[in-house]
Amino acid sequence: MTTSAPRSTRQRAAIKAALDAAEGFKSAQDIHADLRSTGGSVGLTTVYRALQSLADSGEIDALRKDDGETVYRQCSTPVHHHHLVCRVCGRSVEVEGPEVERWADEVARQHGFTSISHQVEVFGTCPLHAAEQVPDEGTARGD
Amino acid sequence: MTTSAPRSTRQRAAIKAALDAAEGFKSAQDIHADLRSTGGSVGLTTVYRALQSLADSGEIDALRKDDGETVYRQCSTPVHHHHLVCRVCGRSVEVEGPEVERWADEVARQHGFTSISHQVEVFGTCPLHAAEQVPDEGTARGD
DNA sequence: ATGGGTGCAAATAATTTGCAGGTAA
DNA sequence: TTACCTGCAAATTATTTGCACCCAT
Repeated sequence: MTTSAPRSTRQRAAIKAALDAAEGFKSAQDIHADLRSTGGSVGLTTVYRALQSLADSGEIDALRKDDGETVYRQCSTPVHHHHLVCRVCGRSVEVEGPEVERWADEVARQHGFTSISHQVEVFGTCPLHAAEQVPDEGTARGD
Repeated sequence: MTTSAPRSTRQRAAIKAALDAAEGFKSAQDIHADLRSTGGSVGLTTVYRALQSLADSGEIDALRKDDGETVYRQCSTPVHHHHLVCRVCGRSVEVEGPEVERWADEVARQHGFTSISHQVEVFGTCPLHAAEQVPDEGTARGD
């Protein structure tokens, strides 16, 4: 097993391209719909599998939204960072948080925990959508 | 609407009790199974609804695991805090992180985001299970 | 040629919802 | 009594898997 790299196929390329063109985070379902509308047809299953493998190899970043959907994004920085995501448009900003990393490490160590990992996401409404807040559920249906 | 409080029923009490007795986080399914084994029978639907309303009113804390399951826990502190969760036994420790709150607020403000909220969880292996690490998926099946 | 990649359909799984009947207030 | 609560079953939704077929290597 010499770190076998996945075969390069039309689908895989299309998926990476779609993710690349995306402004913010996209779910597998989003990518799939995106691809269909663009003409190229890729199976949902394939999208899930490709996204998964890309996330595994670290090429893209995955995060689970509050509602349970897993979204992916092509990150510009390969270094560890977190995201500031707009609840309305989904657009995201990559942010660093050295103090957060330090804090997580600290509290974990304090309690004797090892193999630490953390999950940090900040959600909010970006300046472009300050007006159309997200009441709760249902109002934000702009497709 | 005078902040109508939910009616106190046998089921609701049982659910709160089960959650209270729990060491770490429990999913709706867990609570349901727990209740069934204890004799008291409560419908799965009811468990979901009760847990949801309890979380809404802030009486319990909810968090979504990496695998997508939502777990709940009776928190000892009503103030905002985060959790340090053991990947092996699920036991959790409540931790505070003023610097994290500050950081989240800061980066959000810097980018003009409003209505900020954040999701911060730290995972690791507690000292009692440092040996039985979680390889990846499947080894931890201690019921 | 061959084995990994693909995709359809069916299988899972967690959670939600419709609706009839029970019960706390 | 009455509105809210309960719970069963069916519906949803996101994601996974079986399996036959196709293509990059």
